[in-house]
Amino acid sequence: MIEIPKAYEPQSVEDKWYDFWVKQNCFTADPARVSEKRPAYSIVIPPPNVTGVLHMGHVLNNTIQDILARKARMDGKEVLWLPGTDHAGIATEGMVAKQIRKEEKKSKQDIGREEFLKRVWTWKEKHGGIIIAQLKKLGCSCDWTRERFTMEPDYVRNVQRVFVDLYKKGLIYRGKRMVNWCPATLTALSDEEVEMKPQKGFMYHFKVEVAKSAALGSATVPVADSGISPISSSRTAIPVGETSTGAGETPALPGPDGKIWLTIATTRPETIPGDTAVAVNPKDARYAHLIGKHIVRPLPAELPREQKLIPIIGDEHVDFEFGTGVLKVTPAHDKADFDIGTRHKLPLIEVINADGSMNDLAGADLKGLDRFKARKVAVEKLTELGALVEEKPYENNVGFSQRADVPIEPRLSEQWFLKYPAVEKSKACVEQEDRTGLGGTGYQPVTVGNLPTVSEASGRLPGATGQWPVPPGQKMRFHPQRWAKVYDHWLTNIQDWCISRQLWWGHQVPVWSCSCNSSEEFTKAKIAYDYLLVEQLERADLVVRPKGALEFTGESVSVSIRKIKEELGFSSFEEAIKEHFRRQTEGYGSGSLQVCIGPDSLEVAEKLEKEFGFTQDPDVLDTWFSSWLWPFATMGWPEQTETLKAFYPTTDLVTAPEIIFFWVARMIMAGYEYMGELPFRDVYFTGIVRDKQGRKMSKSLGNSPDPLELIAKYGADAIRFGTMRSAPLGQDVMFDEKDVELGRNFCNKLWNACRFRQMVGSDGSQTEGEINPTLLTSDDKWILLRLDQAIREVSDALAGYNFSSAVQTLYRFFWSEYCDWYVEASKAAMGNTEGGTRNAEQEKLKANKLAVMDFVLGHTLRLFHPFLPFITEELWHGMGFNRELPEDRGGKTIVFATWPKPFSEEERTYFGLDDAADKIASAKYELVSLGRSLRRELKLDPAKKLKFTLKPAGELPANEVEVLKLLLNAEAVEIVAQTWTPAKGTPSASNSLGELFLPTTGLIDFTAERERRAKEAEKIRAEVEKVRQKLTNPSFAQKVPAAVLAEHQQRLAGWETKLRQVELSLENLPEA
RNA sequence: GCGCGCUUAGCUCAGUGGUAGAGCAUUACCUUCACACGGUAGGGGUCGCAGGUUCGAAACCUGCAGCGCGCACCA
Repeated sequence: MIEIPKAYEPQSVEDKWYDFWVKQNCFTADPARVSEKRPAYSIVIPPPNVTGVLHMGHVLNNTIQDILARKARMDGKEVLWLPGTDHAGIATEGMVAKQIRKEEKKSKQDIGREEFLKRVWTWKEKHGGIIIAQLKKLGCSCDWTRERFTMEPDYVRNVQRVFVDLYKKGLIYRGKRMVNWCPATLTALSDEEVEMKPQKGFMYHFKVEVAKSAALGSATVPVADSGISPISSSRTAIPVGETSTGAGETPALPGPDGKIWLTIATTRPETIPGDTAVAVNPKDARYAHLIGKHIVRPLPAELPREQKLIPIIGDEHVDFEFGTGVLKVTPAHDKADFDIGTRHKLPLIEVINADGSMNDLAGADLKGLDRFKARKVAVEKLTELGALVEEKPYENNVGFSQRADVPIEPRLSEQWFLKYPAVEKSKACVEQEDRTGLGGTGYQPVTVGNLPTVSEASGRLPGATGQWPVPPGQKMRFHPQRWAKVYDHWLTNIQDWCISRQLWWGHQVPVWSCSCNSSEEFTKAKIAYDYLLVEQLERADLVVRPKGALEFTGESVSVSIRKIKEELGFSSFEEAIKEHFRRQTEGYGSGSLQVCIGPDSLEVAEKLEKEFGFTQDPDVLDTWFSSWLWPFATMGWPEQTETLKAFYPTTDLVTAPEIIFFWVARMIMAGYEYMGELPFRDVYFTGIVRDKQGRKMSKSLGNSPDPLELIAKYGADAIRFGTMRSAPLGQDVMFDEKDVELGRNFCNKLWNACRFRQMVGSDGSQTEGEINPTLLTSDDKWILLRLDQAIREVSDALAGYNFSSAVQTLYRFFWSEYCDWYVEASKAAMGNTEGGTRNAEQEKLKANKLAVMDFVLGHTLRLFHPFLPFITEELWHGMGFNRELPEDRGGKTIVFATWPKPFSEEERTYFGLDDAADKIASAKYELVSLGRSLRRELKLDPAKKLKFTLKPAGELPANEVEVLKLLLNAEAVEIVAQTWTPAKGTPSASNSLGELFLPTTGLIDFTAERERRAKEAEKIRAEVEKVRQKLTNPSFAQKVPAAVLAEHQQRLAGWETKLRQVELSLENLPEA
């Protein structure tokens, strides 16, 4: 550190040290080094989108992980922070498709699957490194030698392996279901990817005519008699007025025209052509008698009346208080309606295409229109027909595609579903809040208070990596714990996971099948089946599943017949036998072979494609279907690698609560299913980063600052510090650029404090000299005690994942305690003495003080390192604190310097860190503040150096007086004897150290002084009154603990003394 | 509708039974040889509201209100 710039310049420092760390393999984890003495600590990064860019959420999240990882290194652990990226199916595919559309005016279909995927890989090569480079800028200490990607070959094989396994276990199945369809990206989505948003729209009421029974043609759909349970049927017989609900006073009866009209409420009139029934609640007295009759569906208008007769059915699902109590049922376009349709075996009429446009069945008026345009037209049409009764503004919740931000279209389609594995275990393993405090399991939740103290923490935490398997009853903990409840709730109501996506970029479903549309194909399939049955004997990752007609070719005739009978509900075997033979001979068309093939049997797939005309399922898997394997799939699984053995299960997971279902819960299930163990022990959920108005940061709002710009402007340490400081435990983060500015200022303060140390000790010989306890002043002891306190607080805060609290302690300690008081006070021993030369004793005191400074700064840099990695490394070397340390303990880099420990009892005794010294220094600083206030309030010329007089309460060494003089910016502090009395009206202030006078003959504004003291007296009187009132309360003295009573009495005495002094000085004040 | 969280100084937040705090912002002053990305001093709060428990409540209990977030098939 030769030329020390006046201000810290992060730009010149950060890249230099990052390169150094990487070149020196500081972040590379070595499983061979893990031992009893050097436990493993691991985190897997929540993989960011490979083509994404860093945003404030990443900054928050990764700074926390880096703090944990760096702290663990300093604790002497072998640390693996495993980085990587996620292929992000929909997002990446969307970006590439958009680019192609823009640049070549082509769709992805135009260029074809193979070519498209090539383009995605090119895109990935180009943009994939961006976010990784950005994480490096932030200072993240990831093990880059282990960087992983969810689409790399090994990972792909793992995804396939898991798919085959779950398929084999019967947990993965293909089914025709109502799914959340995104008309923009043309794919199905899982329930988790749908976001409910309140939407302003209209509720339309339209009337339909109930057809007379005679009008019923044979073409109409019969009402399934299973639709109404006997109970509800009997309920319909209850006379009006006796229904317990009291709803529906009057049954709907024919009007003057002899017709019965029903009014139906809907928000989606465009789906009317898809209605196949209207439903009423069988308990609803208004309508129950109409069940079994039909209504005339108004749309499509051009259809003849008899083709638009749909039944009125009774279904408990209908809420008769909502709308009109009559529900139109569109089984093909609504989840609830689909269920009703299933219950009543209603036909399905699809009227909307995959892209959200209306098809031919929607009728001539709507055909080809977009669904929203169609809504308007449908309303116009209803109006024209005289069917529209009412149209009123209405707000309801509409599901939106999280990615494309367009309303979801519930749509019937064939998809792959997963029944989640290990649900019960996953549910049980997370510690739930114990409100009773009884702890039924016998397990004591480990809170911050129960964690080992700092000195113990250099060893292993209970249950940390290296102590697996976890003893029974020990659980995973969420921080803040309330998320455990959210997690539990989701698992309790868990639905099968729709894992297929109609995309190209991703893990293609490893299932092959053949078509059987002709007898030749059918025969071929039968041959293929025989071949596969043989292959299956030898291969663990090959599963053949015959469907339809082929299902029975491999079974005995009797099994087949029994199955058919069951499936089709035949009452006798006779019909089943007929069906069996029909299928055997002409069953093709309904048959197929589903073959699920793992990574080790791909040659079978090849053969199937070539020789039997099989094709692979075109769908890809949900991105989360690869992410949920992340903790172990990144460590070499399924091999029992050294990495996996040493670092799995991981120690901490840091992630956003938004992906608790998407990712965390699923990783836990996968962990149990494939590793037989939890994937991590503690999960820390960050807050959501919001702008200062409390709005979520988003691209569309443009309220998200670019972290890279902030880093360029303020430095990486600054953004880390600022973010951590404003991120309270478990709350959202209100981000303000001011926070980063504050971080920069802090770094600058740290820089300059070190610079000061360099300047006062420029002879360079005293670096980390031994501290001589006999030469320690009260200031020295005071700062050592404050440091000790800071170490405890920061260590505890980190153990409890309370990052903002840790940072606040550091801020207070360094800025207020070290810089404002200790450094200022130390100047008394540093500066040029007015007499010119310094004697030998002064030199000794100064040298000792420099040793104390080095001790404190050395500890401070280490305390700060996890938060401010760059500046601490720069100063660590610049100050030479690394010089005498072993290579692997801070000699080479602060990364491996040991985490500071609080003083032991022996050290306290050795340095003489007792209460007395602490109290003297504290009182001294307090008196300084009082003295400064005095001169300020007396409105004295600030430029003028003043003489103070001090009447000490006890013995006061000369060096303490020197400090007082300096801090008071006084010309002199004269010490006077107890017998000394000030001139009448001398302004004064006092505390336990003594009485401080400001003899200011002729200078003083007595009116101001009188005012000041009167005000002070009033304040004190109020305090006295407050305490006195408490003490005079008879029950107070009786019931309060002795210590509290004594404390109050002492307090009262203190205030009373103070009051007397002030009153006296007020009396002494001469008239103005 | 159910669940969760929040409400303390202008702002962001600490504070889980015993004297209401921090940082920022603000006001005044200071360019004193580490730092103006700085220093010194000051002003500023019926702790959302109403009850209750207690000698004592910002904190514990009950209710209410406002804000935010999840979950839920209400057309």
